[in-house]
Amino acid sequence: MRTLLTIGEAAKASGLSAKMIRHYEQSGLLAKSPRTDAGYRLYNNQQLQQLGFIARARKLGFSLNEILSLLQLWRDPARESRAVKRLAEQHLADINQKISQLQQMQQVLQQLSDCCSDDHNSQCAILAGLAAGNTS
Amino acid sequence: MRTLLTIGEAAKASGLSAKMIRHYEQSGLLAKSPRTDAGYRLYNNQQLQQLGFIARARKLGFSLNEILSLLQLWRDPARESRAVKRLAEQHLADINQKISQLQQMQQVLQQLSDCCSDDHNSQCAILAGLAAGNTS
DNA sequence: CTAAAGCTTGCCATTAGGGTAAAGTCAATA
DNA sequence: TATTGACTTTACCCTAATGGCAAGCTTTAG
Repeated sequence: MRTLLTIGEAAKASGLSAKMIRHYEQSGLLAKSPRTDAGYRLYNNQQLQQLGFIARARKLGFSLNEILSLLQLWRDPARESRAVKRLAEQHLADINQKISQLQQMQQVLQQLSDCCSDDHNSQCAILAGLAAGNTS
Repeated sequence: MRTLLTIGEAAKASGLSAKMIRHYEQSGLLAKSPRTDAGYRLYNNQQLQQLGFIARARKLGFSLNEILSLLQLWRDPARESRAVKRLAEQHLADINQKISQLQQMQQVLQQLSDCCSDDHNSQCAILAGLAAGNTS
């Protein structure tokens, strides 16, 4: 296989979009790519690895800012795994909080929906709940 | 109690911010408020009820677009509760999907974090997982 | 050689707000 | 009454992570 890919090929290989790869470069997550004489970006194996890293971190919900920190730690041979773990646990806490909030919404909404008659009637428990304010 | 409130008072009463009340007006969720001679917006009881409706719908995670539909149904005497229920169930499905995605992230991340040694060592299971690609 | 596909940059849109600034208004107090 | 502080108005810019479009250049396949 070739060792240098264009941005479209790198996108396909990493599962990211070309647009986002450019965006990550401009945001400072990635070093600026070498270019062909015509200005086309080229990606080597090392950069492909970084794209994969970013793609996987995005799938886990890390923000670009968090990924920047993770990449810096990844590149730093003197990193302490403690620092990485702290980042991950903060993110885990965020995720758990979001889950809780969504579950609360889900509960209230499910209750309202269960009381809604699903027919031609104009009476509606959902609208009544939103109007009356016993949704909290 | 007075029947006409300024935007700040209406904000306090509804739990929304004055900024957002103006935003909802501009977005077409709310009819344009009557104004004093000086141009101050004034809110009566009916509009306060609508602000409460919006605030509660936002707490349940409905988007402004969805709330627009809910308000239209609320105002329509010929509405069918079926229509409201369909909206609510679509939103419930969205919520449940988000919860699932977050739970998947949580699971993978928790596993990685559990394998991370939380010390001065430079070896780190989290970074290894992000680099290697067994996070899916 | 030509046409299609791919790349470049730059700009605009999205969601649901937050912030700031300049200028006008209202109410209470000195 | 004059001033001061709190409130309101509009208008503009900012956020996060993408998507889309357009104009123009390059590369590749036929």
